[in-house]
Amino acid sequence: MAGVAVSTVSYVINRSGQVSEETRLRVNSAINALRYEPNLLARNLKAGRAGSIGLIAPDLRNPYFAAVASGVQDIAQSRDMLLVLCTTQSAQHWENYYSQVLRARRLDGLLFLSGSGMLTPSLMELVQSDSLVLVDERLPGLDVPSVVSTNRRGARAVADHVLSQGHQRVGIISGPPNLWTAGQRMAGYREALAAARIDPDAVPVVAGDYQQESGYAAARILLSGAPAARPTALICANDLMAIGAMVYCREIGLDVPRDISLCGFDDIPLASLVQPGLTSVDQCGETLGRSACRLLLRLIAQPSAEDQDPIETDHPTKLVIRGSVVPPVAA
Amino acid sequence: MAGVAVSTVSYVINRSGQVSEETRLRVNSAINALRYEPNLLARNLKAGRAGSIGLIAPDLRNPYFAAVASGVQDIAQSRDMLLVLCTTQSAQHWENYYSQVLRARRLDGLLFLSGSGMLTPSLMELVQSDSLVLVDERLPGLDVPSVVSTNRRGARAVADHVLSQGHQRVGIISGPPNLWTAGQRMAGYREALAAARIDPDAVPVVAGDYQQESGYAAARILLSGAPAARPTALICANDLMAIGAMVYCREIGLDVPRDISLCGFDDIPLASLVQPGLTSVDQCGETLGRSACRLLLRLIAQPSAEDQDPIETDHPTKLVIRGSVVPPVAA
DNA sequence: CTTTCGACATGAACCGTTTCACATCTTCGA
DNA sequence: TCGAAGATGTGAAACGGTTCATGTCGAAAG
Repeated sequence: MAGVAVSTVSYVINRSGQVSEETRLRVNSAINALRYEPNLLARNLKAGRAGSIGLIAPDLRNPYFAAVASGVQDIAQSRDMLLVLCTTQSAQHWENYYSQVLRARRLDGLLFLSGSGMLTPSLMELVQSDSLVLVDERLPGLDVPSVVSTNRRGARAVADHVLSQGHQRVGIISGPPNLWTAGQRMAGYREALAAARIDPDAVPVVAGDYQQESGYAAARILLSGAPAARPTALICANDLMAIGAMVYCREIGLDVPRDISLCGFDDIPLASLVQPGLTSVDQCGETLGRSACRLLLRLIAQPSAEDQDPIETDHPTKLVIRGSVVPPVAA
Repeated sequence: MAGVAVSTVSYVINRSGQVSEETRLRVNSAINALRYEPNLLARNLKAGRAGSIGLIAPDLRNPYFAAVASGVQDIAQSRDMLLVLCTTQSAQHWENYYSQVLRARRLDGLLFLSGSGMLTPSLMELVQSDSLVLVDERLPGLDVPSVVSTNRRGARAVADHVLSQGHQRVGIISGPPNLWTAGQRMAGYREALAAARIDPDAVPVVAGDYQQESGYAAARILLSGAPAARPTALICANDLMAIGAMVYCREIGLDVPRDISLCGFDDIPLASLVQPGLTSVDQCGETLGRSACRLLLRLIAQPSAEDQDPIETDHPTKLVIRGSVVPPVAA
């Protein structure tokens, strides 16, 4: 050292306490000479906070999740928070693992994008104690802070649009049944069908897992009937599956949109780049991520209870019309 | 507690030391009763390691970076390492900020994907001391561990392919000049041009920034000449820019590939989904990420010096031929 | 009956900070 | 001349673990 107690150094670094100008200078020059850097690990141990938040999400490759993550990181960055990224491949096993690890590491908060739609045991414990925000997921009984987009309304809008073109025979590729978003979107579709005087229960539905391949497979099933009985439009619960379906349609010689209309959900960047552009619902993952991160940081700042800020916020969705939906040819 | 010293508890948890079966049981049941969880912050402070590594990358929205990140996370996950994600928007300011923060936090290692092509001061300090692995970037003088793909060879291959179709007038949309990858790709293009007896210096080149918009803008410049003098093929240094160029070509009424051929680099998922499929070079970001992470963990395990493992590894690239490149119509 | 040894358990030091409470030294007013 | 009040600096106790060096005890060995 340079002739001074460690506590003094601490005061110099933190600009707190009263330190004379002279010693301050002395300490600072010593710091420079020694290329000293405070050990944040120790600082955090003392402070009892980690200075970082965790993001648990199924998979970065999905552009929607990437968008959310990007929004989260934006806010975290501006608040000097580090972002720990955990991917689960939608496996409960990993969801559980990470919620445990992140708790043990005493992260300040957790953002959770569920891939499985279930709360794992470890997550369950987080619900009460720590700061946890669910993104695009809402639990039936529990009162967990969450940020979601208006999935049902968006689904209703896009389905309305498809039906308004005159399609009578439609097929639905839905999401994983136990995911909240999938349920909401399905509800929106059914609303639209009912409004168009089509019996929702008579419409063929195949569930996918939000991945492109499952869209491909689901399309195969939905289009396996006789051409006359085939749907003239496929309503897909997300863009990736819609694109998978599009690939399948092309493979069997169907022209999109002439022979079959297609719509998606999420409005990932890809949606505007495929040919024809995919009609979709924009839920702006980035905004969602930002908003979720802001909520989380607010919860961290004032540990729960008496804040009257809404604990669940809804984000608007927007119908984005492109070329993939047109009136059916045989109309 | 349940009648035993804290050191004993520590031994129980870590299975080290010699603890009788009886006390072990007693301690364990107390642990369960109290829902005790060791504080990893403290553990890490003592151990002097953080149990996490950092990934500094320009932007998650770019599917190539997302792929790399995904590969990194795969390996980290399997090694019980947490991944701290930092995005820089290619700004030196943030690159510098994060390399400093991550050092102060005593992260175990750092993976760096440069967006600016320069080593910032803080990163410079990391070069010597800590464990740092560069991904798809190589510094001229310095001997920094790095994992790269064979950019030059890949570029050569795709350019060879374009030229072999008979294109005489080509234009190049290159990457940011001070990025290593951009330089390598450019070198590959020039090799191919020379081999096809075209003077590389006579070929129009516009530099973009690897983003889609810049591809759009670059295409506008390259295609601004008289139709007869216009390039019949655009060689783009990455897929995003190629797609931007494709959008521009369509806007001015050019048909891809009939009127103009286009090729990219990276082979992001999008490349196979646009219409026509984009001819590209697969460098498998995920594999790269995995490999980089593995190298980093190896460096962390045995702190440098006498390991004869190669410190720079090259990953092969693969030409992926799709429909976007065909012979010029006027050939 | 003493010594030796191994099996268990423990106290205390340490990791690198922050922060409270106190010690020291001026300086100033009464 | 003395005491009080600032102004500065410091020692030590945390934070929550790990781990070394001991200590204690019973049993086997001499």
